[in-house]
This record gives sequence, structure tokens and C-alpha cells, in this order.
Amino acid sequence: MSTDTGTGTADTTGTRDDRATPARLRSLPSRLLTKTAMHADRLANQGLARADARKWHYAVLATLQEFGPASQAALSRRTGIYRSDLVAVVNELAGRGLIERAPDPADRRRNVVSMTPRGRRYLRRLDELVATIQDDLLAPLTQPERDQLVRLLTRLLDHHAPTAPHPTGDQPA
Amino acid sequence: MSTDTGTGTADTTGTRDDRATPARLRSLPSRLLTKTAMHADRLANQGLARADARKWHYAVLATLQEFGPASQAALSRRTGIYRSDLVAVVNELAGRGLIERAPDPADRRRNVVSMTPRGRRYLRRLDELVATIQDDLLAPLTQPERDQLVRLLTRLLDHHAPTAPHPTGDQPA
DNA sequence: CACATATCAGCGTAACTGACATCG
DNA sequence: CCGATGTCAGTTACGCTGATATGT
Repeated sequence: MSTDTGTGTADTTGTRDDRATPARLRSLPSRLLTKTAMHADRLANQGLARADARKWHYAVLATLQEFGPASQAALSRRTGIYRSDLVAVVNELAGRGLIERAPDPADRRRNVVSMTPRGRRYLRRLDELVATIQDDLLAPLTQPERDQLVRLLTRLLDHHAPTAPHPTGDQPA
Repeated sequence: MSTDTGTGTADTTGTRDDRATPARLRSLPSRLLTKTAMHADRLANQGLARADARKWHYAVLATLQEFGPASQAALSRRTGIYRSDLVAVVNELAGRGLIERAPDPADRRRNVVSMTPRGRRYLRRLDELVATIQDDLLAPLTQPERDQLVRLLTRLLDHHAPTAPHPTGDQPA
């Protein structure tokens, strides 16, 4: 006993039960995750847009601050952004004077990317924005609930992405 | 006291701390959501691919079964698939004989979409696949934990998508 | 020679927008 | 004339895959 309107009671006429999500989809974990992530992304993008930034910019700057200057390859591995896509991000950040890209004298293949003072100030602003975004996103939850959510998601993620080894040389994380 | 390697201890040399995600990103709820959703999507796609299906196909078929025959516009609202994109999905499903699209005699703008017997059988198969997928996705969690996760996500979603009104005529859900 | 780095060019999918003809 | 419906064309972002030139 559950879902079975079968082919019976139709709604060919149109305007009635309309616009309701079917039960089987409503509580599908994978769907819930996707939809919620979508809203989270929207919030994040809108929020960061207030500083003309996107998630990638924040990821790179935060990584630079926590680990210090690094090559683009290292940045790629740590942020989870593909080497190929990272180029554009680095270009943009460098173009705005937030980071600097200089050839590594020790290894001439590399670019050493480092933050500028302006980049550091900018990152502080982004940190605030990000904090606001998370708060907005998690608004309906109490603090313990938020912690629980983070724990549950972390466990799912750790289980499905066990410090992924990478065949090609890129990292899909 | 928390995160502050500042510009100090660098890693210009390359191979050392490499490949670790910065603390500020690691537990960011929005990031966790996005990443987890990404893995969930991957699982769903892989799983459904075993029956040459995608999420949209499942959504449409499940909706048809629960509400009976409906116009494409109604399907769009209930599934959250845009009217424009729904066309292709309906084409595919119809092409495989899983649904039927017939002009509505009562309202000549409409197509009445309904499932065929073959579509019903197919949906049963998809239902099994989907169940397996969810189980795979939630593997690391106990049943109460799974329920909790669903509850938390549902609350987030309900809060941020309060039966969204739609300006244009499409629904962004 | 095998490997890493930076870069570029391109693909597939998904969400989304706009326009348009048809019809109520 | 307004609004809904089905359809098509096109945009943007993102994840991901080569391939290539250079250097270790």
C-alpha cells in the first residue's frame, strides 16, 4: 500500500493537482542533495558576486593563505580545480592584482603563485561574505543540527571519495 | 587561534604538503553539499545508465504513474524540468514506446502524455535501480542517520524553495 | 625516456532565457 | 488582448578530456 494512481484518475483537464512533486521523488536522497546543493550554489554565487568573485576565486585565495605560495599544479590538487580551468582563475585574480604569478627559479616549469597584500585584504572580505552565506543557507537549522549535517555529509563524501588516486594526472575531487 | 600559515612557511619546492584541502574549505556546508551532490549524481547516472535511462526519464515516468496522464506543461511543473527541456525527454521516451503523446481533443494546444504498458514495466525496473542507488549512496549511514539527513535536507529545501512562484511561466524547482 | 607543469582547445550536461506560433 | 502551451534556438557554467610545448 503506497503509490498507485495507476492509469486511473487522470488530470487531462489540466488545472487541479498541478505543480505537486510526486512522493517518490520528494524524499529521494539523491534528489534532495542535488536540489539543496543547487540552492546552496545559488546563494554562494549571489553572495560572492557582491564582491565580483566566484567560488573558485575564494578557493584559490583561501588555499594560498593556508599553505602559502604554491605552483598551479599544487593549487589544483588542493582546491580540486582542474589544472586546465585553474589557468583562467589565476589569470583573473592576477589581472586584478590579488595574486602574483612568477616563474620559479628553482624549477623553470613552474609558476609560483602568491598572494598580494591586496589579495589578503580581499580574502578577508570574502571570508565574511562566505560566513554570511553559510548562515543564510543553514538558517532553518539549529547549531547542533548544522554540525550533524556537516558530519553526515562528510561521512558520505569520505566514503565515496577516499583521497582519490588519479590516473591521468588531474584530480577529480 | 585557528588558520594562519599566513605567507610564512611556503611550499614553493612542490612535493610535500601537497594535495590537502584547506581547513576553511573542508567543512564548508555549501561545498560539502555540492561535492556530495556531485557524487550522488554520478551514482545516479551510472546506475540509471544500466537501463539506458537518465534522471529525467525516471522523473517523468514516476510522475505519470502517480498522477496519471497529463499535459507537458503539467509534467514540467511537477517534475521541475523546464518546459523547453521536457520536449526532448518526451521525445526520447515516446521514441522508445514507453509513453504516448496524443493531442488533447478538449484543448487543442495540449498533448496528453500517458504511459504505455511497456513504460509501466520499465518504470518498475527503474524503481529497483533507484532504490539500489540510494542504498549505495547512503551506505555509510545507519537508518536513523539516513532519516535525519533526509529531514535536515528537506527543511533546508523547504525554507529556500517555498513552493516557488514563477515569473516567466516556467518553474525553477 | 618517463614524468610534471602550464596552457589551450574542445566536449557533454544541466540549468536557464527568449522568442514564436498556436490556441483558449 | 491576455495567458497558456509546445517547440526551437541559444547561453552560461562546470566538470572533464585530450593534446602540446617545455622542462626535470
